[in-house]
Amino acid sequence: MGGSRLVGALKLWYIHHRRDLPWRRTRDPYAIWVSEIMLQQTRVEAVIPYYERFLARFPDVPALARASEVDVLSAWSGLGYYSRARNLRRAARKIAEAGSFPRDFESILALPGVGAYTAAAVASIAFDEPRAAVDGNVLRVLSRIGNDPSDIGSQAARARFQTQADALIDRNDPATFNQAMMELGATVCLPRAPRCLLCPVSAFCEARKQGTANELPVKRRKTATTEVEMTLVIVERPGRILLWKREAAGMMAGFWELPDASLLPSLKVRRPAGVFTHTIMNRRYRIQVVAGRLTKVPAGLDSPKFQWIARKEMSEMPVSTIARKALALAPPGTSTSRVRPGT
DNA sequence: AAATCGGGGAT
DNA sequence: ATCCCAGATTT
Repeated sequence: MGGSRLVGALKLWYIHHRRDLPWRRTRDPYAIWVSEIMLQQTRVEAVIPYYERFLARFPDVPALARASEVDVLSAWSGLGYYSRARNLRRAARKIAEAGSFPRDFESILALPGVGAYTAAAVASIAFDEPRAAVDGNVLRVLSRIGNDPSDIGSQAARARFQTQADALIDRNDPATFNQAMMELGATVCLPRAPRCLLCPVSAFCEARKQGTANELPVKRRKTATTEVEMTLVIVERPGRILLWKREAAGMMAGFWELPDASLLPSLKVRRPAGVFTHTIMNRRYRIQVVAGRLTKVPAGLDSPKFQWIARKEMSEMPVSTIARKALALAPPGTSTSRVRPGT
């Protein structure tokens, strides 16, 4: 099917047009693995600063393996999908115990938080194993090249695309092939307005020929979003703010949050601090922020999940993005509670 | 197969 | 306002 000519054109294009990304300057499997986990459902520009800070703080597997979960989550705070951070640390401990980094697709796949895509990416980029890494970019590129209207969400279609990509892969240089396919999807074969005039493989693209590139890939719609309203309260003692900690299991487990007004019956609102919206998956939060004080200690405030936290400490703690956004609306000293600790 | 898990940038 | 991003895991 002219695969080798397509691959040749793709590779030549990639050599000249690839972005200079931090994880492309190393062949350290650990660093490549960390980058791939961070890049799951996350844009390159968002990952770069996190990647550099994370590698500086946890430079190798042993450093990550001996870190506490709170430290790892703190380094991940704001990046989203926090189970990635927990699994990354768990996997590092497994690797440290095993004594060496796993060197083939199957062993890498066995690590927590690593699926077919990530295992293929690490195995090919770090160890030259010819295994196609099929991500959202590659699904889009392949669906267009073949003018394939399959729903890319379906399992059967995924399997077919994986087979296609494995057949197409350059066995002499799988690392370059995989990254070139993804780079093409990320910078040329774009979701909305593909830049076909700049595409090195447009001559091999059936969708280009049929004029259907804009309609591909086909993807099933997702469910509608629901609205949620909250009023978050900033109660401040000099230099400290009242936060509560999420349960050890469930969404954003162990993260710190601002209290909702419903948690504080004795709240006296001093002044509104602002309003903002935040979307998490299919929920849209409309959040009012108020600064206030407490006239008496509410029941449960002495529970360990409530604590007075200094603003400076928060940079080293897993704090939800909603709480960070809310706090950004209220500069220090906005509100001072008269309740003393332990009373 | 469908739901869930974060957050933000582009359109 | 919607889409979707170098996806994985659970239900």
